Amino acid sequence: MTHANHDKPSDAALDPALSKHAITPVQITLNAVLTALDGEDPKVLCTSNQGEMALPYGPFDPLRHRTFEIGLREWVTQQTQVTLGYVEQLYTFGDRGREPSSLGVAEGGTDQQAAFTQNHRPDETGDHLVSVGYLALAPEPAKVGVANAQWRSWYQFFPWEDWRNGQPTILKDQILPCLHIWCAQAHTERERAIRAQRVKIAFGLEDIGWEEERTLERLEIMYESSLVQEAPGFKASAFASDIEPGLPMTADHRRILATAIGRLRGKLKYRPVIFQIMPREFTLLTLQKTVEAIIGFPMHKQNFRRSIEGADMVVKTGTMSHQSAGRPAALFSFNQEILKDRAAAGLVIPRLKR
Amino acid sequence: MTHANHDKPSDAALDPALSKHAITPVQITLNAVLTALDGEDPKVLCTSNQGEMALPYGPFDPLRHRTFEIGLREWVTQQTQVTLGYVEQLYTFGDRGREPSSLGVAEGGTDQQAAFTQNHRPDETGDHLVSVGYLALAPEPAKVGVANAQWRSWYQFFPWEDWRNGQPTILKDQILPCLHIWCAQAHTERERAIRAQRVKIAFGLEDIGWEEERTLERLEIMYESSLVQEAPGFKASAFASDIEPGLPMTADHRRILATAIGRLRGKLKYRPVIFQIMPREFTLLTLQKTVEAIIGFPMHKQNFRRSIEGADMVVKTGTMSHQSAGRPAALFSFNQEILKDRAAAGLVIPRLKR
DNA sequence: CCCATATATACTCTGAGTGAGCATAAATGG
DNA sequence: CCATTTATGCTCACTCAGAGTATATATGGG
Repeated sequence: MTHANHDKPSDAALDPALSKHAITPVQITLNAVLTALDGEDPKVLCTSNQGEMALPYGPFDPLRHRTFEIGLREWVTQQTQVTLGYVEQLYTFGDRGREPSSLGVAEGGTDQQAAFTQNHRPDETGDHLVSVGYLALAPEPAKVGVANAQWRSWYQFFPWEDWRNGQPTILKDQILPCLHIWCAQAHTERERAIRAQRVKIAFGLEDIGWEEERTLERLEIMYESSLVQEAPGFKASAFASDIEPGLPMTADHRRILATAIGRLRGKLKYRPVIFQIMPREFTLLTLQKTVEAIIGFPMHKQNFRRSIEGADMVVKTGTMSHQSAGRPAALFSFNQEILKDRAAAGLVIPRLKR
Repeated sequence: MTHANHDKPSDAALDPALSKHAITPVQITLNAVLTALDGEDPKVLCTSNQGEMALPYGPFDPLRHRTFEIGLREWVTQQTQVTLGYVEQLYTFGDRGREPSSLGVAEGGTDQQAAFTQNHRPDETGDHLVSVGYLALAPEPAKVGVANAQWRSWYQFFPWEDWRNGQPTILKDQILPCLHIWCAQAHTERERAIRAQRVKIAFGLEDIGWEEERTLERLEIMYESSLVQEAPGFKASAFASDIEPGLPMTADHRRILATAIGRLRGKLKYRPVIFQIMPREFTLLTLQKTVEAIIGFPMHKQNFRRSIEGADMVVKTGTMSHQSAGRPAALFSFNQEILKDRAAAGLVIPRLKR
């Protein structure tokens, strides 16, 4: 009586397996990727359950919360004593780890490529679980009030995504060689070509450049090739002993984190989200370092300034920062006016070049 | 026994309202926005229940389908005898019509603006219903095998979104005047400013230009100002008698359609999705007309060709089309190679100018 | 056959913006 | 005073988008 399902007349609750309109209730979990910048590292709030890293998550109870977002905010606050600011829905995973990725299918394109999405894992559980992933941004890594919650750098989970000091060695020395083997191991010629193609695009090989947004594609390839611990065949794989493919996470949480990173990296280019992560006042160098922390590679300093100032994204506060060794830097704050006068407002982020 | 929930040990099913980990099962509905191009009109597959338009939708049954997408494909095929091609998840609505929009919050930006998202409707039902929206594309409006299913133009639901023949009169003559009144009606000065701001950006007034992707923002404003029939206060509103704000749809289906249109319009710019809607062979003019049908405004012909050919998005088939009155046009097909050699591949779509 | 009309396609010109780098200014710590 | 460090101003070449002009090749009707 608390929850009546009266949307369709009443053809539910017959034989779930046969009835055309069978309704199997499902339990919904909300997952939060809460990100803040700590110095020069982008961090994500994690909880550790029995030594294994996880994103904070909790059930969605429609009786208590009108919307996902309200529910999410409440239990994140409860569990971690952190209050969420900017929040954005990422993706809904219908069955853990098996749904073709939003980026994979969505961006891949053609029907022919749908084959990419058919590499599902074997059954793992019988849970009827749906998880809705959220990205949340905070202006600083607030102290968490709970013992098993902690802030951890993105790049502990994704060491191959950090190109700020050049190509990550783990990528060049470990991952790519393994991926080449994986390509060669395909049984058919066709499959071999497909794998090589995917690797080439996802990792920006040859003439294609590294695209920072393709985080999920890269993780999925590493998953399929058993290069990450979460993969079913990891322990049995030939690579297991040689490789340190970043910290693993519970269930598909690393996948959700990858989705979040990719989404944020992409969003920088067309919305002023970056200022959701910045403190009220900042120097242009700090801003640049923050952007670099997120996209994972360095930018040209003068051009960065030019594009930020030229687009009127910031306003001088009039004060100066004397934090650094050299000449003092002017302090800026976000120009709110831009939201009013201009529709889109993103950063200019060039392609990474080797 | 068919469905056991054994994810968390078992702290569920106590008092749902009090238990910290209460789990209220929820029923999941999948909604499909299936789009195809018919001549020069973008169409969406609709079903009519009791005279009211609806998107095809059905329950997700985790017992029968491993993933949302598989479930979606199955019942769409069943209900309409149409087989889906390209499919992409749009957004998950936690509580019908109340969730702040993906675009609204996500793209709005600052915390201060969070006020925008707090204009929720009053309670309507007690359903515990979660709906996952999907966008699907088909290369042509296949015949549907079911009586109450039919293809309808997007612009029957969104007449103000079609600028192909200049600014829609309904926008200029009816909607905008009503929105100005709505702005003026705000109770506080602050609220008045916020409303005016939102209208200005969403509808591209003054120096801001019309941005075709902001479909959802526009619909939401019209919803809040009771300009669409689905709005709770529509009948009571002063506008009800004067305005024809497009065809209404069941529940929040028009909102899902708006999300789909906005997503597709945006996606054209960075992925070659347009070719999912095109037949195998086409002339450049057909391609252009298709793009224009989707974005809703005309483009410069020569520049369009230049950008398409210059980006190597198409290949000449060698044959010619003699369909038209004038000089025969070369036939082209999508250049699949582009998926392999280039990472991103979108169209150049300029801002609409008055 | 010629012409008006319609569409296709080639090419030009201009200005804005990006990528790269040089040059100079203003701090700090010895 | 000097080496070092960071901030900031400015130039130059190049690409590309936006707008328009010019030409080519069909059709259908006198």
